[in-house]
Amino acid sequence: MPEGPSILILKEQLQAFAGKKVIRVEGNSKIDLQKMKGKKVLEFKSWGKHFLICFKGFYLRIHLLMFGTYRINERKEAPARLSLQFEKGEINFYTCSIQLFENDVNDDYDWDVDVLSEEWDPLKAEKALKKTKTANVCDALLNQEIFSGVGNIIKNEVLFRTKIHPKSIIGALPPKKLKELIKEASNYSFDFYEWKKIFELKKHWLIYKKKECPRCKVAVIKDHLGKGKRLTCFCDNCQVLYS
DNA sequence: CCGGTTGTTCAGCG
DNA sequence: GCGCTGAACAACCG
Repeated sequence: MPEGPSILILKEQLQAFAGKKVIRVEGNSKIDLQKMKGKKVLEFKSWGKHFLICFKGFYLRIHLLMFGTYRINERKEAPARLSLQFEKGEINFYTCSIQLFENDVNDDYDWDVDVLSEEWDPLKAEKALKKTKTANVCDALLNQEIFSGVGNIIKNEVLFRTKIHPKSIIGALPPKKLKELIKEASNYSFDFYEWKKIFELKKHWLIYKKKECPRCKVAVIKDHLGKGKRLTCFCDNCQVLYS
């Protein structure tokens, strides 16, 4: 379910509960659930794929990983990992990772690394990339410390849009191409976000899980590339290999 | 119905 | 102590 844009949508869907008091907490999470009881949600935040629920003096980090789901004002059959209930409604999270931190959330996060943040800093990404010269572009895009929020779908679409072959080496990209890659990582994430909101995400995929290249009609290559061996779809004809 | 997957962490090894 | 790799986790879709 979750790349960064999906988490931004979740945050928006929960705005009705911002500033509201939690009256009941349930769930099979191992954290101290009753810590939230009677406390007011100060705000919901997101950092890439991290969803953050901020309370006075502590915050929860929820990561949906690959299979996590949530329901707002409804429940699934399966037991919730965390259920926060308010006077008017509830939010339920399933099969996700939940951690509690007693820190100031602003001390823990660099918001300018999040490609969907208003504080997103492309120059910072450029500096970080220059330190990982030998990395494959397909790995670099999934590096959450550089492109927080970018997931596997965004990776594939960004590489196709910028006509960069996934096996390209970061250090071999011409400066202009590197800047383009960085810009598109954020730009496509916002497109993803808009399309996801109107349930048109798949309709706009150009390369991910496609059979042929929309540009040259050659068969799309599918391979499990990079450190995480993640599904990578690309056009060998249109995407240039810089190595 | 089996295989694959919008992700991350951690153990184990060299 | 490091970097790398593969396993583990888990639920839904096609």
